[in-house]
Amino acid sequence: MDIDVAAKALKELGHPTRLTLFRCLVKAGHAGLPVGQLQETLQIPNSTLSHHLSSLMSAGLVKQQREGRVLHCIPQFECLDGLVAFLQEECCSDEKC
Amino acid sequence: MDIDVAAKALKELGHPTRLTLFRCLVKAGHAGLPVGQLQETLQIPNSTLSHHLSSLMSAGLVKQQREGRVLHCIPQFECLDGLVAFLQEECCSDEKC
DNA sequence: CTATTATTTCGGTAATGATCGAAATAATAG
DNA sequence: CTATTATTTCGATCATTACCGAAATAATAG
Repeated sequence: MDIDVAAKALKELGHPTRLTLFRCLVKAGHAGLPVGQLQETLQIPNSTLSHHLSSLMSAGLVKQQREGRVLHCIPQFECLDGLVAFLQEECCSDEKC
Repeated sequence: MDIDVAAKALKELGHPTRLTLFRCLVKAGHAGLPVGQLQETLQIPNSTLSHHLSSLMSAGLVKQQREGRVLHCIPQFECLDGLVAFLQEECCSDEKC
């Protein structure tokens, strides 16, 4: 993973609401969650939620898939894995790890 | 690691300059690097560098230790480890991991 | 003490981000 | 088609962050 790509993902995860949001999706598994359900859980205005979702999508951490009237938000595990791998490489260049 | 603490660390790492900076420190190992050497490497004004270092310190990712005229910046591996663990827990709540 | 080196704080501007209500779009049911 | 539900875009405001030159502080050598 490129350092700028990693920085972008870290930045977007680096907001309490978005991190909570992303965690909800990850906990939900590969099916993800509809936007509406996220809104119920997080209790924030839809416009704000939509804004945060866009941020996560711009970093490739989330994708959306429409099924009828419902739009599912799906966490991108490969992206998260890549990020963790990036951070671990940083860490493990040192003798300690 | 608390979600707000994690978000804070992610946020501060989520800037290309700061991520590069932190990576330099991690690669340097437990002794870290003096501010002056970081400045030479990164080629940015000292005031800007100082600003970014403060950010990293505010998240507990870096600490400073003075030795005479030189101030060493030391990466906090425990903090990085905690962050990685946090992200992995998120990931591994799913059957895939 | 003075000079030198190392690093930070100050002060300001420009850019980006967060927030949310209201209006707009998308999809389907009837 | 109209009504309903789901979600996004618009528009505007407020807060935060990024940046950097210049002045200030810290530490030591001579």
